[in-house]
Amino acid sequence: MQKTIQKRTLKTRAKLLQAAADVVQKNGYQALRVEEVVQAAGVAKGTFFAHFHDKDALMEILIGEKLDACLDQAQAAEPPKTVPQIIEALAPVHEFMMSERYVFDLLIRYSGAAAISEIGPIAYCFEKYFRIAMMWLDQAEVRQDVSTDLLAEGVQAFAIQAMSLKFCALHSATTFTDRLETYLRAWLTPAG
Amino acid sequence: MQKTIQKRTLKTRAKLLQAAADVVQKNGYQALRVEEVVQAAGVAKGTFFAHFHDKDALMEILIGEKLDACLDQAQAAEPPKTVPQIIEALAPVHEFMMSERYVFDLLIRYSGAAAISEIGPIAYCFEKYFRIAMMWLDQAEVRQDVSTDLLAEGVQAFAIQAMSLKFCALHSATTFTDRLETYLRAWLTPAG
DNA sequence: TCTATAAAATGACCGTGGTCAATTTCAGGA
DNA sequence: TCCTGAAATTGACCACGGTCATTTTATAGA
Repeated sequence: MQKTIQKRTLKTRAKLLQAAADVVQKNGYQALRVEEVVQAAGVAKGTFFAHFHDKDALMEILIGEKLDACLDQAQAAEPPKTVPQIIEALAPVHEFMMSERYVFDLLIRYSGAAAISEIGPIAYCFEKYFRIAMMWLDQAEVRQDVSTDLLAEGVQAFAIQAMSLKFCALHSATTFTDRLETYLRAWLTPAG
Repeated sequence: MQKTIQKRTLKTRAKLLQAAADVVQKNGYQALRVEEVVQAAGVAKGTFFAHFHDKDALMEILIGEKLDACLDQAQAAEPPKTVPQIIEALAPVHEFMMSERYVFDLLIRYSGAAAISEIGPIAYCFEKYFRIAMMWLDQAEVRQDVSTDLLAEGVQAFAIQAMSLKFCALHSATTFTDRLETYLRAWLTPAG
């Protein structure tokens, strides 16, 4: 029972990822076709599925990478203390999450790990989002009657709700930022 | 410019819907194949797409119908006053929404109307959920510092968050009901 | 009743994601 | 350097959702 991984494996994988990134760059995530990726990478279709379980798995990697970078960017800034500051700090993250309907749907679909042993890149990012929010809330001017964990989960829930409504024609009168601010004020600083 | 609708149109549509319901009854929503539905209905595949824009449109109708019935059931009961009562009253609704991963994903995807002119059955149900929650909260023992609208939106957001986490192996330690209760207590009755 | 025309139904066909038996390539030992 | 078994790659093939030119059927008017 050997399981040597040959060098060309990594090379092929890198070629596929690069080709996929190029394709996305051109037409966005929604329009990506596996056929286009393998042609750009110069490999057969079967090779693609030897490297990624399915198209979604590739998307998870591509989107997860970008989202992770956005989270790093948010984390690098000065920890926000107030609701508007929190929203501003998370702006790049939310912006990317809402950049395409397809991206948002995929993020939601993979936000939870189906099995403990296989936390995908997106589930990892949601954990990271949660941890960052918790860290901030620990030091922010917010209610103290419930745990920071709970507050952070709520921030995530309201952010998703606000993003959902952004894609909805019925509720497009209010902007995403305004809506999220209303939510978070009521959630983080009640009776104020 | 006539647009007479022939009787057989309604008949064919009814046959398709009945066949689809039967197929779902047997294997659930996820496993439904258009081919299977048209065979059961005794029509050609093209006919299916003359009646429904795509497979999702049929699913919207089937799932929307069931969800609407659940909402009616919830509405028929005595208006709940407290958090546990609210959760109990909504139990059949949430149960159906979580009955299949596929159902939950589709509900989320169609929860918002893409265009004002075309509110689908599922977007309609989400509106209905919101209205019912608002009606209850108007008379319930909850915080009064923010509008009932906002409270109802929050209930929806937290319910979705709790349902999401139910499908996630990382957070399966806590049950859906317990988690939602924690959320709603903190949201509806802060500092209590 | 017959005819014209719009509505409805048909099924061969296509695009795209995904599979798998067959083939090629790699790495290590004789 | 050659041989051998495992790893990697290939591309013909399949499944399934969705399209559309063609055919069939219903209905209104002569």
